[in-house]
Amino acid sequence: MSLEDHKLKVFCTVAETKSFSKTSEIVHLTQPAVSLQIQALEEYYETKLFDRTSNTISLSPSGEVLYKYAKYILALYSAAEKEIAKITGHTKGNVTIGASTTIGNHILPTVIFDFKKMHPKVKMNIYIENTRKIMELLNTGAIEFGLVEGEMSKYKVTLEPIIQDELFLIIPQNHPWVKRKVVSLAEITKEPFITREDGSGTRQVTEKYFSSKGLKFKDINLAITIGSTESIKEAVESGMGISIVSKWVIRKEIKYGSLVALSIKEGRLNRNFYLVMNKNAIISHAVTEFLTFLREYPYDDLLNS
Amino acid sequence: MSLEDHKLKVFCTVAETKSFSKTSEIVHLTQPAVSLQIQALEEYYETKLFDRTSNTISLSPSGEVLYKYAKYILALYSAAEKEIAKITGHTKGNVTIGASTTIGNHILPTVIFDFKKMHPKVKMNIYIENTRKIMELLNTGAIEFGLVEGEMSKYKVTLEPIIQDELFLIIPQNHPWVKRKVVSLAEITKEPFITREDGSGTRQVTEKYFSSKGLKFKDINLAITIGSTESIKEAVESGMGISIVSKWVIRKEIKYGSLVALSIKEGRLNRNFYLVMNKNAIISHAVTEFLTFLREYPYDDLLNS
DNA sequence: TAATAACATAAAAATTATTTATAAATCATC
DNA sequence: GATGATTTATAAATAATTTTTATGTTATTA
Repeated sequence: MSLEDHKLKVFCTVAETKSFSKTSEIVHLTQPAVSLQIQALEEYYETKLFDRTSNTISLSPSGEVLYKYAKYILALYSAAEKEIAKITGHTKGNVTIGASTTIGNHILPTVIFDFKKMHPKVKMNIYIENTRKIMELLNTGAIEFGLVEGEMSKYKVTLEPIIQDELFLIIPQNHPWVKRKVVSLAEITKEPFITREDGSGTRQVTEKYFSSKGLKFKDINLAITIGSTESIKEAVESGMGISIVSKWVIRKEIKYGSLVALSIKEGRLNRNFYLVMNKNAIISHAVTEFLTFLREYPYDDLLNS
Repeated sequence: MSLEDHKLKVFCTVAETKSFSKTSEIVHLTQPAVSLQIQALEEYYETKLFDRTSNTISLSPSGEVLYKYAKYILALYSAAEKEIAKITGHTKGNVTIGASTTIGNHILPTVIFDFKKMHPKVKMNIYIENTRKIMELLNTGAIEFGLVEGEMSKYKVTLEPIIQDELFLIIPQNHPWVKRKVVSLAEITKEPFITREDGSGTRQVTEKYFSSKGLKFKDINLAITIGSTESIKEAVESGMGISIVSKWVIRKEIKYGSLVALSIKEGRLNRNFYLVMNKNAIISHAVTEFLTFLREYPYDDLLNS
């Protein structure tokens, strides 16, 4: 049960998604319920708020006016909640996150577990998808913010580096290099190399690194392309080749020794994970608290635990 | 069915009246309903909004915060409605007026009749009370604005002269002065004089006029004091004495000749009727429209009709 | 023209708000 | 301090609203 004006929330979502049915998914109602909410508003103001004549829905002049005020009103509800929560110390509500694979599978579970210890009443919802899908979810309003690998500069969102990452070369425990700490790119090119599919954030950053060192991706001895990092780890473990993956996905394997991580002589392979949000987003108190928690989280401890 | 957030409206009214039961009257709910609304808010924010320990209710710190935002939010609902109504041309809603006797009985009926012709969907509610009672109703929020005779400067309200009034001496149709246009104060003191009770706006302004002309009220030949202007007219008509009343209350009697109105030689007896409103009031579109109508109304036509 | 996708409508079900009736608490007064 | 008056709280019943399920309509696409 939320306090904010439900009708206005539904109205804004329709205005933003330009779709009654998409809205119904986002606000967790059925499509007829959305229709009725909008109809109730239209009846109250005695004016159509949307033009539904053509295929795409658009705001009427009155709708534009209402949208302007509705956003403002909803922002005030949120601000009131935030200010009261600051006084009482109670945090509750929903946090709906979209995270790309690595973050969603390897970082968020522990972070959320720790956050819930502090704020047990906050309900967390996590979508794990690839970066492009996350950006779409953000665009429609299905998630409140995203945690992604790449810098998706083409979307009109705010972008904030939030977690540091480093990629390492991984080899199986019976590989001749296991006693070494560092290998050169020249050596790597001779080994069978396993990589993620084109479009993967990990692959993108790896290619970029190679080319910055004067190496083309086709110079690599490409053994296999696999669509999942988990499978890559298994493939490397079973001796099918070597690969380059995020330090976050191999924590367990390094600990138990089934994989060995090596640095590359030519330099570190760093990248950031990013927090992405819609520029005009209304941020609830629960989300604000979670973002603060995310920004201050001791990721190094998590990595070494 | 209003759109604005009902819970916030109730909450604000409680905050302003400092009473659940008074609020229940103003918002047209029963007292338990008000209790439940406030409880729902308190449950949602997980904090008390009012201290009810002592006899007088007061806002808690969280309550203060919510009140600040609630007023803001309600003002925005109202502004949205106003802006949309400007586009669509539909005016509706409620207008709750408090008017003092003369205005309520002799001016408002026709004005409201004319207003309803333009805006048939607006519901008008009129309380007719003496000026002091009107100010109290305004203070508790029971009415949205008042139309009163006196200048109630001790209340923290906005004051705007809105209708001009003039008081005249009235005599019965068989009185020796019927052919005259003007009589002097000296002559008046010799006739039996009928007056309203102490506290009446008409009596106040008459006393003030007399004393400004160097005449004390006790110099007058006071025949009777009557609590209603209607009764005064009847008393004058039946020859019990003369009186001084507003031009607004004797329109019919002048027209049919049962009373004759004379000027006073020493000078006109003018006064204003005032529009009074709470300084922090949130004004709905319907009220805005009605006030504009009031300000632009051709009162002289009404008077001579 | 049939199939699909999106929104609208109607009746039933679920949820929420409100009232009636009553209890508990707080003051003021004797 | 008891007593009565006033104010707020609670509980069960009722009323009103919201939401869903089921179905219909319309526009678009293949």
